[in-house]
Amino acid sequence: MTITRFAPSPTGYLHIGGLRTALYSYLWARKNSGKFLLRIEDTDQKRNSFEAMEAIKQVFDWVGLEYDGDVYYQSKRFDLYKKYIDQLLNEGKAYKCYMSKEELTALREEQMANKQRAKYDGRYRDFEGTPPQGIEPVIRIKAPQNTIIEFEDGIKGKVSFNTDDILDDFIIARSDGTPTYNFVVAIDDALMGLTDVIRGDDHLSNTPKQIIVYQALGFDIPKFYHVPMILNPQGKKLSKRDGAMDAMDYKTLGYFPEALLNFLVRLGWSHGDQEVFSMQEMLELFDPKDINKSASAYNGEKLLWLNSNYMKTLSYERIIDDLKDLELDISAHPKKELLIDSHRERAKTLVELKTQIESIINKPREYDAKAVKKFLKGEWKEILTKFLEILKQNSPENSQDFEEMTVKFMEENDIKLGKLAQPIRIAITGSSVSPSVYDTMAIIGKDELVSRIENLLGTF
RNA sequence: GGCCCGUUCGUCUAGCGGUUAGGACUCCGGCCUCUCACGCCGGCAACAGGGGUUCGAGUCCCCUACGGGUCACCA
Repeated sequence: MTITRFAPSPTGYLHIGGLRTALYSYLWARKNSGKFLLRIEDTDQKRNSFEAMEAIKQVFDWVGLEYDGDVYYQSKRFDLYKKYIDQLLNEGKAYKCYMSKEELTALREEQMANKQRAKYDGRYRDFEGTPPQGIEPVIRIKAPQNTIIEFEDGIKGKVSFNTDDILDDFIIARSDGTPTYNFVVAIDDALMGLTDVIRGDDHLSNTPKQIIVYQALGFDIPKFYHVPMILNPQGKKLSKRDGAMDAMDYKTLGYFPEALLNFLVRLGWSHGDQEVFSMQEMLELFDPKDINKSASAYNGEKLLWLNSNYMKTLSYERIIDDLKDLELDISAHPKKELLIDSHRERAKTLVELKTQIESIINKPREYDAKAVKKFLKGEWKEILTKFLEILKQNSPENSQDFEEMTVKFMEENDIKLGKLAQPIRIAITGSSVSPSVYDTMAIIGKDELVSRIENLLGTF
């Protein structure tokens, strides 16, 4: 069975890079009817993992990612790690190192000064004598020396390191007894039964360390997939300056979770020429082997385009619900479906949709000066007054009624639509931009239309 | 600096030894049209550079350049 995991360290919010690796892990597990687990890397007690946990849950909930079983907290598993530390100690695969922090720093500085790689010198590796007094030792693992560590990465292909180049007897437990990252990750991944570890490629160089732990403990080594980073539009490292980092911000900005996920899955992964993927299609088609080797730049335009695509196809219920989250409730509006249909092709985000809808359902607070200057000229007043009279004599209900009435009026008076439509549009919205006038007239209804036309006539 | 990874239009990408190097976003034209959009049609635009291997290289190998990651008693 395929078992994957998402293992964030609690930093406060879930950023889009994290969401993407979570998505990849999720898709791969679900596609293979496996399990997708969530583990919180909170061995560093200083951080508040509660808020971070809530943030992650909030995002998962919004986009619809579900993890299996309970959340694993590393902070609750210290006894377990202790057991393995003792085991390695007893087997002679790890040892106590009595070098103080100061000594270690001094050694490192000396090595740096000589332009050498900072590296523990192994002085306690085979220490037999009496340990110095007053020093709480750290535990170091006996790492293999001058050995090639090689593994087949599911994305990068064969990756190999020489142990002498990259590591020393690294610390697996601090002097206060708490275990360190590379040690606990290996243990947890093994104990949780991970078959496929999908993570950011910033972890690529941690992998040999973890492999050493797997080997020392006799665990099976999972398949690794190191996914490249997401860069900002300039091709540099993504930072807060580049806008929305927190996945949850996208909700506030009016994006659909479908669009965000679609955008993220396509960033670094593809399936031929296909651009739009439903969750169902992602589940059918996703395979981590198709993930690109190189980093990809964030492209907000494409996200917008994707979002506008979903805007065109999502159900009324969905859009009405999502608008409620943006504090616009049109669920009781008699023409709510027309309201959505007449705007969905004009709005790229829910925020835009909200603004546009409000510009119809609310009376204009002011009239756009440019529109007034451009369209309220010539005989507009006479035409509009005449139209108002006709309007009062009729009882149009829907767009078609309004259209028929208007067309008839234009024919009888030999007026072109342009002369009439723009003043009406200004009367309704205060601007010269809106959906079809017939739709907007139908949305607000006859009485409101009369009132708005009278307002315009009274203002100029 | 050591080690590791990467490099196809501005961006996301297809390509898996023989292609007029394809698609998408953006941008620019045109059509549609009551405005704005949508839609449709068309256009601009790429194999980092240099050596090999091969009848033939975007595809395989090497070097260079340029990016990125990582080198903690952080994760």
